[in-house]
Amino acid sequence: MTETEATRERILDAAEELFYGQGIQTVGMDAVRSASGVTLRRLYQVFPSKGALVEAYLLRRDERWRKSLASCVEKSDAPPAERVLVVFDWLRDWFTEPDFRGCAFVNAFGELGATAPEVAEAARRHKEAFRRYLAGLVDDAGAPGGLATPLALLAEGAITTAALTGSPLPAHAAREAARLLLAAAIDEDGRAVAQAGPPR
Amino acid sequence: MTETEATRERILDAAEELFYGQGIQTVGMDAVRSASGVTLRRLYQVFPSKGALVEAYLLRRDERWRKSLASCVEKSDAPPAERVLVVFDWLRDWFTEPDFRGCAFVNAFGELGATAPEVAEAARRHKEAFRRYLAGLVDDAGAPGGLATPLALLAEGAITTAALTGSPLPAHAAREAARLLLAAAIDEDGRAVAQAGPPR
DNA sequence: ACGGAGCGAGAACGCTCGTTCTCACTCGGC
DNA sequence: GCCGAGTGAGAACGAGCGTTCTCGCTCCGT
Repeated sequence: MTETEATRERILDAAEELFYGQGIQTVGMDAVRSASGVTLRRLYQVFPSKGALVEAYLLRRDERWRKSLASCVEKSDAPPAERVLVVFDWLRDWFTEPDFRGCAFVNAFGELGATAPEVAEAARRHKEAFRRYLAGLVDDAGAPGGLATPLALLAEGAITTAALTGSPLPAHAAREAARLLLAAAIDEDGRAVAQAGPPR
Repeated sequence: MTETEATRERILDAAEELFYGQGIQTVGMDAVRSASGVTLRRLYQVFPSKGALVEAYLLRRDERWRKSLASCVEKSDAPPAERVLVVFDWLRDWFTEPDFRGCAFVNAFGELGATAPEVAEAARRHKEAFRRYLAGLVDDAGAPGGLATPLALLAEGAITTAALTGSPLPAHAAREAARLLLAAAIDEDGRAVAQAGPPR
């Protein structure tokens, strides 16, 4: 049992690096096979089709990504009011990773969202989970819940822009904008912020 | 001369609808051919390769998109201080178009950015042009130039989020956040905003 | 009237992809 | 010791891709 689990991980490791780094359609099953050092038959034994492998790739990446973010925020000793900003610091760190290439889900959606509903659904779920996590932090900070969506938009924009420009600076700009929004919301409390739009 | 120009446009019309709607790799040259009603030989006469067609598609879309935005802002009778916000109204309108599927350049980048440098370059140029346009509006509004980048991030995040969720609401949330940022920047003027990050 | 350049329609080519099959071999239970 | 189930390595298959070629035909200058 742990044997097939190990090969499963090896396959997913290889698939993640290839799919994320080069795009899903660009990478053939044979590339996954040779990168994972597994035989083609075993590959199809564990994942009965490329679609299944793609789904597993996205699922695992979603969990990894969110766990990494959460544990970073948890480890930080920032007061609750500033924990939201730690998210943007974490983004900056992510952006500076050498193989950063934007959001795997946005990329997958652009590539396959129109033809593969499961991919579109996985992307939606990922973004929705992130937004909810952000909403929790906003709530802990005592800020109005309506802030979660604009903060998510800033993060989203930063991810895409960092990918396109190859620079981590968008994380900084997004962080400062987030700080301003939080400050404005807490200062004037419920007033200006009640107009900041419905939860979504 | 105008004859080949007309077929060129017909090809590009078909290519744009297909590439944007389904993704670039998904759409074969044969699909472009039959959608444009042009013979395969003519297609390759006008665009010597699929890569050339993709480049032309992105170039024309960039021009169209920016021209549409600019003419919308120009036509609006909003005072300079609020013209920036018109951008987000225009985004909302775009998001509600029935075949809206996010930013063509972000999608193309996710699909081909890692393997096709021209695509990556086109996406970069498109985003940079948008950011510069926004910077012009920010300047006209008398707001500090450092605002252009966070506003661009909001717009970018709204585009992606609207595509994923299929809802135009992110445009509204981004607009309100932009309004708050502008108000905060103009109120406190150069103070809080000088920290809003370098131009990029 | 005629020769040839250009055209439309689609077959053809070479390649790659996702997936399956072959086949020699290994190895654990009777 | 042996049989059969399962393995590894890779060939094979059918489909689809981007691109080019073939082949009648048309149409224009002389």
